[in-house]
Amino acid sequence: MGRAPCCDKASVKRGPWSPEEDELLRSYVRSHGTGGNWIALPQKAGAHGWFSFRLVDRPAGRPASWPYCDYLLLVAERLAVAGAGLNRCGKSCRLRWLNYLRPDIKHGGYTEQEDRIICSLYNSIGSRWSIIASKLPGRTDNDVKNYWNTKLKKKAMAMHQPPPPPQQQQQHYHHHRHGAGGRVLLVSTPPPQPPAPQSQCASSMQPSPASVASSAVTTASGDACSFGAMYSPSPSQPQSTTLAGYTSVSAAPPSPLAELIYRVPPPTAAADCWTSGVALDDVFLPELIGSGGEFPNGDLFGGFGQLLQDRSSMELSACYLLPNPQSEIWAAADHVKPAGLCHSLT
DNA sequence: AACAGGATCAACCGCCCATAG
DNA sequence: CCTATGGGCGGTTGATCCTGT
Repeated sequence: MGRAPCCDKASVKRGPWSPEEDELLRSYVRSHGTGGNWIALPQKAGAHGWFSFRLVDRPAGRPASWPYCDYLLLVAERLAVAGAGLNRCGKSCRLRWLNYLRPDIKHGGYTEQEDRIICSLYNSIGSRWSIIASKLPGRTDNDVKNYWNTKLKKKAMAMHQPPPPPQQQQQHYHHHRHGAGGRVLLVSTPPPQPPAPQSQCASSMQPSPASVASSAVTTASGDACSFGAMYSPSPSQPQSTTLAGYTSVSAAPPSPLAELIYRVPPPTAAADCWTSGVALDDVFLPELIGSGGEFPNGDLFGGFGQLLQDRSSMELSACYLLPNPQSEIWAAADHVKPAGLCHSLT
């Protein structure tokens, strides 16, 4: 008698993953890690709801070197209903993450050197794809396997050097896995560890985690990219910014839940304190920062949260981390939130 | 343009192994 | 030691895309 299946295959979704499912999984893994339990992950992912943001536009004529965006039009779209989770088998989630969603993955474009490594290892250890893939940074076992079966095998045979039958492994291999990629984030409270990869920027930031999320951003020019997230409430903020205005806010599904235009004015001397009990799932826009990005000197992210337990009270926020001195400019908006919640940190 | 066959690759299946209780 | 459980892995499938006729 075989072992029981890991999930009820009749009730979970199968087949190709939708962008929304990808986003849910990516967000959850980046913020919480896998928790060492893929089977339970689908129920956890999306349990608090996740949202995507699209940076729709920025002011025309604004130079790319401008330290922060004057206006942000953020469109918040609901990716999952709170508590619904991911209706996927845990193994399917693991496979999807490891083979497709991991940020350090390379697809296609195999080099001659990689071809040689694959052929050499196949000749020596056979179809132990996980071991072979571990020698090729950014490659997955599934990808290497497919590449061998569809291309490289023929290539090798065409060279009249058919690989000998695979032989069993004669030695021990140490399979090193890289943690989920991403970035180093800043949080005010230590979270249960997620993978803390190298940051692309802001080297002084602390590893984060707890409320790290990720999403996808599409600029007006059509560029699409992914971004991680952070939650960085801090009790000390000597400066303050305010939201200048917004348009068409709706707290009820269906998406878009809200479309906000932020105007982020220069910091003022007014101080403000973050109100306790605010739950935020903030999102970074890493592709827009660092050298080559529109915001070369820091981090920019937006967030969409809920106040306390009142699910009807929604909030949007955006933040840009200034380069020198290390500081943050925050802008937040909530059609029910008391004025003054917006702030900046230094 | 329509079709057939091949190529590609994401996803699934099922087994094995490690580990906790 | 035994059993249950979950992670890892290699083999396979099938939907989609590509290319040639």
